[in-house]
Amino acid sequence: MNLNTIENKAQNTSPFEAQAAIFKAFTHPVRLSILELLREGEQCVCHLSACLGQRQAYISQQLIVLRESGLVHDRRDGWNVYYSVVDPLLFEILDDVKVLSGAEPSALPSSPAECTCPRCSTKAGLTNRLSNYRFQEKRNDNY
Amino acid sequence: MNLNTIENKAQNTSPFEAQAAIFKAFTHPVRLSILELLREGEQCVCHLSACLGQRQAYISQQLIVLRESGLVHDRRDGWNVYYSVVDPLLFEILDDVKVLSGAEPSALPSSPAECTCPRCSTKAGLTNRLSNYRFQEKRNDNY
DNA sequence: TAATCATATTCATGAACTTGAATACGATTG
DNA sequence: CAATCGTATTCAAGTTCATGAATATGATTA
Repeated sequence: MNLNTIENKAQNTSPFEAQAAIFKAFTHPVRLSILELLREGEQCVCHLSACLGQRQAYISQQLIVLRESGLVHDRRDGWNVYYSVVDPLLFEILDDVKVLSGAEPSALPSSPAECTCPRCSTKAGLTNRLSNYRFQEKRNDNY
Repeated sequence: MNLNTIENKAQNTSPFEAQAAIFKAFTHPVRLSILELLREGEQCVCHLSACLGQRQAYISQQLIVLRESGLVHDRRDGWNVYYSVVDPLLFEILDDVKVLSGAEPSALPSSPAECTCPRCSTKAGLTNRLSNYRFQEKRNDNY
């Protein structure tokens, strides 16, 4: 069985190609951190953006990669779009790779203590919303 | 917790970076097919080269990626170098991704019916060795 | 319908990966 | 030691990925 015929290369029909495509979606630290946050269930983009300290556009880019790979799907509810994993089997893969990478189980990246997401923090009212966002923008401009 | 500080980017200290590095080793169809062949135990480079119909140098390149990622290790025995997986947990990851990719279980890439590897095929004597190799070289020159 | 909010997309540049070709290396044999 | 065998490495050109900046889209509200 020749797995690298010209036909297979062109049409992407090899099962290994499909599997490699899935693995590619995992090869980015920000995407992995997004998936970790999705362990707790579906999350809106602004929540992910606030928790990870990354611009919304950047998070959206990474979410597009995850969505096009078929690992997550989105659901709109009013203003917000909520993302969640399609198959929880994904988390077993993350767990296994965590073992292979030698990460101690206690180093599991838990969700941040305080989420500045406008919709998720009921305590912080409208007064904090704009200021929080401007702080995010300012910090990320250093990159 | 900012997972993308400049320090972490430079020093590659984020746990997600380490996990992403492991995933990168999986993002190649030829490397995945090599790992499938390693399910049956350690294999020499010439066996992998013959089974996959790829040049030895090319297989070596992919094996280097797998070795540097820590997924496989090599053992020399005379002329041959045998590769095997470090942790069988790797195969569970492959199995899970196979499910996510929608591959039917019967489509498991079994080892080829006939291996033209000089050392593995006891039937084919020295008479077939050179001719087999020249056929390999010729066919791969088309790429 | 205009303004606002959350999210998505496009674009461009630099970095990283791919992969064939050529060649080097190290163990073995005579 | 010289030849041979299996394996590893280097190199270079082409391709893909990463990611910040700017802007577009689509739902909602006034």
